[in-house]
Amino acid sequence: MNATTDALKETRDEFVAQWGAMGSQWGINRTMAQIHALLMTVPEPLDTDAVMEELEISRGNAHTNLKELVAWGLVRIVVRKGERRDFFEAEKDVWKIFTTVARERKRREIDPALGVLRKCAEASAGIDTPEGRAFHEQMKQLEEFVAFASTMADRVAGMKHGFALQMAAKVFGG
Amino acid sequence: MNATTDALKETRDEFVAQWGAMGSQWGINRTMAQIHALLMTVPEPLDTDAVMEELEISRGNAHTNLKELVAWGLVRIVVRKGERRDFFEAEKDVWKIFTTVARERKRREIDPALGVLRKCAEASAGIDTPEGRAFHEQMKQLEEFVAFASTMADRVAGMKHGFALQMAAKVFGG
DNA sequence: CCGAATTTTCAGTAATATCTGAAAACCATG
DNA sequence: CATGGTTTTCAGATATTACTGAAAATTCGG
Repeated sequence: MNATTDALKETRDEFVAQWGAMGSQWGINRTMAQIHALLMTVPEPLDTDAVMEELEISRGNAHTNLKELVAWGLVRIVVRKGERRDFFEAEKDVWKIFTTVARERKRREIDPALGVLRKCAEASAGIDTPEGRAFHEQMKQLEEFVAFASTMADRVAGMKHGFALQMAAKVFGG
Repeated sequence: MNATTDALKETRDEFVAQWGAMGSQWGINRTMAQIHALLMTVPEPLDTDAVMEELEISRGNAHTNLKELVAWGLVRIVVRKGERRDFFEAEKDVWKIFTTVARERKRREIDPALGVLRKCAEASAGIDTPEGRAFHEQMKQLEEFVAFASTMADRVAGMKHGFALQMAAKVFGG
């Protein structure tokens, strides 16, 4: 354990901690974000015990959050011949991470919102009072916009990284 | 209080409740999202007591979250001549809501993340081991991507709605 | 400057989300 | 089919976040 290794450890800890804090400011739980940060910055897959040790968390916690990361598609289980336990490896390509998160958040957040808006727009269609008309109008506006956002999310998530950059340059002149 | 008015009340309550649930799945607190939903779907500005009554929450809670919404730029205080107390009115234009939220989230989430990544990339620049190189490389990749996202967010948030639609149509053929 | 209306703050409480640790289930191997 | 390694589950403990209610501060008309 020399000075160079210590410096790396320290910087990684900093990154893991900050990434965890960011995550929890989002709807993502701290530990999940921390595990993701850790796995992203490590050259080899880790097993559950390594994650537990590095982050000083319990087995149950490590297990739950690793499973959740796998469910999100951000982490893969890798099996090593001769080894009985699972190892975990994070997707490291930033564009893939982005599209995965975009797809997942769309599914979990945008699509349900759209459902609510459609239902409320429909339920308020016939209410012929100033309040009713205002409400219905607002629901329609929101529904239209969220549907648009949904489509955009799909399209962007389906792009290849190079294409996205090209498009951005073309549209924005950057 | 006739049947039509009841139906509206019920549908609005549904919307408020669901929007609150969505918000809390994000990093936004339930009450703040509910107040926003309420104010968006009401034709006239409301005072604090009206919000308290409608959502059955305490004065302190109403106050805190109204202030927070004002800080986000999603709600305005309106003063009525002859009235001493404040009334609150939500921005109703969906595109303006979107750009406001985009700007605010960029400021609160993307920009700090960029700071962390820059710091970690720099701190790891000279660590010449396989682990160190992998870490540094990942930090650089993330930094580059987040910087790109930051620029995109600014550009999109600066667009007019019509222009955004036009652009989307052009790029995606929708 | 007084008093009423209103806003703001915040200590204490309540609600929610997360984590632990240990037991149970699982599973490959001899 | 018994054993030991490993994963999975989950009830209870802990930590975090949000809310209440009441007191304090502010504002304004007179």
